Amino acid sequence: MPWEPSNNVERDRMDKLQFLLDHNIDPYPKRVERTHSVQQAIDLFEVAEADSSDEEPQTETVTVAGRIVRQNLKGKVYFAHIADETGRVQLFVRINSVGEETFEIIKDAFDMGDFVQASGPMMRTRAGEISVNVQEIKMLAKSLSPLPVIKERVLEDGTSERYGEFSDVEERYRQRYADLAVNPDVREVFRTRARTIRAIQNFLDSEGFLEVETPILQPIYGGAAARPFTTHHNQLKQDLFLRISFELYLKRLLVGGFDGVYEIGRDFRNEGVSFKHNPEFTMLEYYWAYRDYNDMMDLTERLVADVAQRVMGSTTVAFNGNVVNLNPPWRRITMRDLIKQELEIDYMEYPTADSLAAVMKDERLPVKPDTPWGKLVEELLGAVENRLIQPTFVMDYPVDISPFAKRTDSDPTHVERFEFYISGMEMGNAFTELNNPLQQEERFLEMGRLYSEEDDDAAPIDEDYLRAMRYGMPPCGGVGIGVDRLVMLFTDRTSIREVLLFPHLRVKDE
RNA sequence: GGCCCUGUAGCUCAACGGCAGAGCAGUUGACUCUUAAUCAAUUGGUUGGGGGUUCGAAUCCCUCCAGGGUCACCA
Repeated sequence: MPWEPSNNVERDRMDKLQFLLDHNIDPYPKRVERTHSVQQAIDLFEVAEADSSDEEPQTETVTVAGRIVRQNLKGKVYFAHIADETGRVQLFVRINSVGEETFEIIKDAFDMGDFVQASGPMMRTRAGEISVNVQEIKMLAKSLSPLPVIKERVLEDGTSERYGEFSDVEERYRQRYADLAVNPDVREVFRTRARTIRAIQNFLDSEGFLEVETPILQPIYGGAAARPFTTHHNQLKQDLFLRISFELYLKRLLVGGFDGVYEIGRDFRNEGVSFKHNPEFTMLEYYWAYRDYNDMMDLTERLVADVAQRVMGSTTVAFNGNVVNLNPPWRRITMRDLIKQELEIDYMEYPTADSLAAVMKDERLPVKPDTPWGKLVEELLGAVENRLIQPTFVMDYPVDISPFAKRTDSDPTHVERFEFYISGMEMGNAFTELNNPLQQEERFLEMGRLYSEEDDDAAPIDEDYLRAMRYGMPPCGGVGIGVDRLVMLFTDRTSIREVLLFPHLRVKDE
């Protein structure tokens, strides 16, 4: 079914489209004659004004292009603001300048949201606003559906007050293009996101890491405890998984002789959706040969502080009402001490799942039946994570939830692993990577014994990864960081959907 | 998945058992330096879908859909 107008405004705009066609005007021409961005045009005038003692400084003719974001027809003068990505500028259109015929077309067929180009010298209106003194104006793209109307008033202190808004969260996400078109602060979030990723790359590049790309479609998934999405290659008649982590591929590259590698890309986890979980999300993982998790803590706190400095111009950020100080060094505390401190439970005193579950029940913590000991400890951490506002490395995890990490010297039930938390959110996870192929195989088998088939922790054994490790993998540390959550922190957004251009939403029947 | 909240004009919202409204946008008219322009007139609705209660439902009940919050799940 071809589209049809569904309301008055759209019907009127279809009439206007026809009006343009009737006057032999292409409402969607191929070529644009733009000579200046909006900002360049304004700069041009300001330079001319500074250089000239004349009250009405002259500039060359400029041609600017953009979307009409305000219009105001006043008899035989038409004012409009057009916006491109560099800013907005006023068009000053007099009937005397463009002729009656063109003026009629403006009056009858130009709307908010249309893209137009306008040519003329720059000028300042009597009210003082820098404007294009329009001699020629042309439709570039007719807008048929109305964008939300947001009016803006510039206050004396230079800030602007906005009237009207497009704030319905669902519609903003479903129609992100409209959200971006009318909400400049949303555009800014995604500029910050882009700068964050670039800053991460710059930092790791300067530390000597190599950026790589590894398969998203994988015959065997692994590297994390999560349910995968499955798909199928028709011609190969092969089931494939969308990756849940990069871990096992990146470590193969250390076997191959790269000493530092990183990847920024998409992970897919077939699990619940929440304010901090999207089915696909952007992960950063980096692996460093000849280093352990202490080195990775040093590197990670430097990375986050450096990226914050480059992106936000500061290493302190305001998030959700708290001021977070990202300056190294960050607090480092073992998981055992943290839980002792916060919950007054020393889980080492309860070395079996049954005894630990019993004491957790006493403390009114939720416990599911038949939960392995390591997962119980993890749930203890979950109960306190929202208290970790300032950056905190939580160190040394139970071995049975950490199949890729080396055991600590002091305690064979624990491994050299850390997660780091900022503003109550887990931001990353890291290990001193296990590089003993025989132990790695044993850990895989152990996980298979501990967890049933349905459990997310029951990952299939990746034989090829074990083969790679048997060739010899250098001692190394590895870190994974949730990039979306980092962007949330930098932009003070409390929902991951605010930092994803097109967050996953259920399909809606129209 | 459980519980709570929300869904009314293009946008933002009101009406909460008794004629479905406002501002902005739109349309018509006036205005050759406006800027949240102003002034006058005016169009626009299956109140998310379906069912029920009632003389009468946007409003109360049931159900479905979508979203948000929270809990559970989730390295």
